[in-house]
Amino acid sequence: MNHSAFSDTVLAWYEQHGRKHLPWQQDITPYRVWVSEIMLQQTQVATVIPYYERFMTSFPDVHSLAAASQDDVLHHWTGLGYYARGRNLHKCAQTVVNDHKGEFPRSVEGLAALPGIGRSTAGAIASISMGIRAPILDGNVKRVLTRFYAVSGWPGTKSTENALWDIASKLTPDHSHQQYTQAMMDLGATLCTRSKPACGICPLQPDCDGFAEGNPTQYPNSKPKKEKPVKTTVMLIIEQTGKGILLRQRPQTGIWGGLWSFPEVETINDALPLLQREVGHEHANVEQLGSFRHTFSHYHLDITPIHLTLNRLPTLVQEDSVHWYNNDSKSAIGLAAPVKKLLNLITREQP
DNA sequence: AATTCGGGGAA
DNA sequence: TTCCCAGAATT
Repeated sequence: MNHSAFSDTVLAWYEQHGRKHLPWQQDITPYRVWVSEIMLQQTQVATVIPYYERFMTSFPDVHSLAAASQDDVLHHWTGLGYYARGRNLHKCAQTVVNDHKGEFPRSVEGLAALPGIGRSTAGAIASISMGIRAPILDGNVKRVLTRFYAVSGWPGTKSTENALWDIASKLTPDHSHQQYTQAMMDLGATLCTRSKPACGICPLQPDCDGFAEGNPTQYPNSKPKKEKPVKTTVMLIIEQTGKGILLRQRPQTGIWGGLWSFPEVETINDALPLLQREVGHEHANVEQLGSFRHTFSHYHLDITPIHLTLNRLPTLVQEDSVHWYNNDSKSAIGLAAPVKKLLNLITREQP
């Protein structure tokens, strides 16, 4: 099967069976496609849709996004994960407005120079919203190509990734750029799935090396697995009656960068002196909540929450750079998923 | 080249 | 439980 036969087959399949009604496939503009591609990085379509709708309602164009506060942007990102995407998205919007007159660069190189946009995302934006011939190499394309050509080696390694980029570049047709990019992602997402691929109805099956070998799901070769370390933390949910729950903003770099969270100590023992100092008088209460595990991509975090109810300002924090969270002021700030979960738990149990 | 960034859905 | 998803930035 030569290259044009490959793309013709994929394009014909897409015309008949592809998805064409996703939110970001309507009213296609560089801005709308860009936001969708960033949200869809390492995140499934079904998860993204409600976030995308809310985001586009609040920030309908690059100017409104550039003018927003980082807290407001991260508020819309709360629960979506990989918060550097949200920070870079905001930064990128400001760059486009300030340095590019509000228009996205019309080249893969120009796009990839912007914060948060790499080679694959640049290719997707260029091909889908600008009609430029550009390959992409996302999880879907990696799956389709490694199976079709029986490419061994974990795609996380440089040599395998280079080989896949080479294949993807050669297969990209010199016409129908928008449709081809969407078609490859759709084929990977709906037929050539991670487990139980629908080879029986796949248009590429007659020429697929992975299928011919008899075990297509061995591709792409899986990442060598490594034990995830377990870390622990104690989150102090400090509530002052009538005021709210104390949050502090995390540093811009590292886990949950720029989001608001509880003060933490390493162990219960570390908390004891604090607890005695803060609650060693009347009208105070302390309650240890059940521990639970939150898992990141590279480690487990066992969280032990302690709910402290105080009737005066805690001495451990300076009044500046703290945020008092309460149900009335529906704070428009970014929160990590377990923090949001704990806040909902606490604020709901006392109406 | 390897690590760091989340969270949820699927199996 | 484990795996991994429309990856990019950092080290």
